[in-house]
Amino acid sequence: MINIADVLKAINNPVRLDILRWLKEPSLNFDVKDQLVDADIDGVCVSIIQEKAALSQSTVSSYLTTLQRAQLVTSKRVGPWTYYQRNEKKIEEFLEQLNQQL
Amino acid sequence: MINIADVLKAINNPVRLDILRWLKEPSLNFDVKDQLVDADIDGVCVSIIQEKAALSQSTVSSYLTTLQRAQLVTSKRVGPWTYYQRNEKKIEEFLEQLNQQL
DNA sequence: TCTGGATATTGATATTTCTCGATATTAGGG
DNA sequence: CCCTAATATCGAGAAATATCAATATCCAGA
Repeated sequence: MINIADVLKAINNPVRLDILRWLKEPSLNFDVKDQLVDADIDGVCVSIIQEKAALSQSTVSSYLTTLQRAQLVTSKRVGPWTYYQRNEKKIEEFLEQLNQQL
Repeated sequence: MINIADVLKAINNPVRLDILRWLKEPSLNFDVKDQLVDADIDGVCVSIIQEKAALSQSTVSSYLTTLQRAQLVTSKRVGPWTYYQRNEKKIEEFLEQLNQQL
């Protein structure tokens, strides 16, 4: 179940919205050459997202937590890294709900 | 042209989102029996929306202005009343953009 | 188990949003 | 021209959000 108000709140910030869009094509939008895992399959780690977002580490980390609470992304911890990727199923669900309800 | 960020900001408020949804079926959602014009054709006046929203007159008036700036509603002045109704074309445009871009 | 790198959390301040009451504006009727 | 009703705008305080630096936590390797 997706909560429309929660999602709207999560994407009502230019950087969080950008991150979500960038994650549509990770290897195109991020500088992932130093990342151990395949960004298009496993997601992108926080520090690489931070570099692109050009905000502080703490801000980007908490933005990602916000996106995750809204179920727009999922995270996977591998060693010291946390890889984030889009939750396409939930995003789709949100869009359907919005199309219906708006 | 619709600005996604502007629209997201406008609907990122529970009451403004409600108003927009109520305006999908004005005569069902509002107490329009005392209104001179047909709510389903010409829209709903501020005081009737205010009654339903249960917020102050000034707040509701400015919410409607916000929705109008985001192009989600249009307004029509008839005598002392301002009737607001949904701008279906722009709402549709926004949803299409969001479906594409999100 | 100590260390360093990656991420998360906390605490603080600046900005934005919410919401109100008060006031201004608009329009029609007497 | 006044009066009154409807709406819009203004100014202000409270609440939420944005954003940072500092600190805490987690993890792998020496």
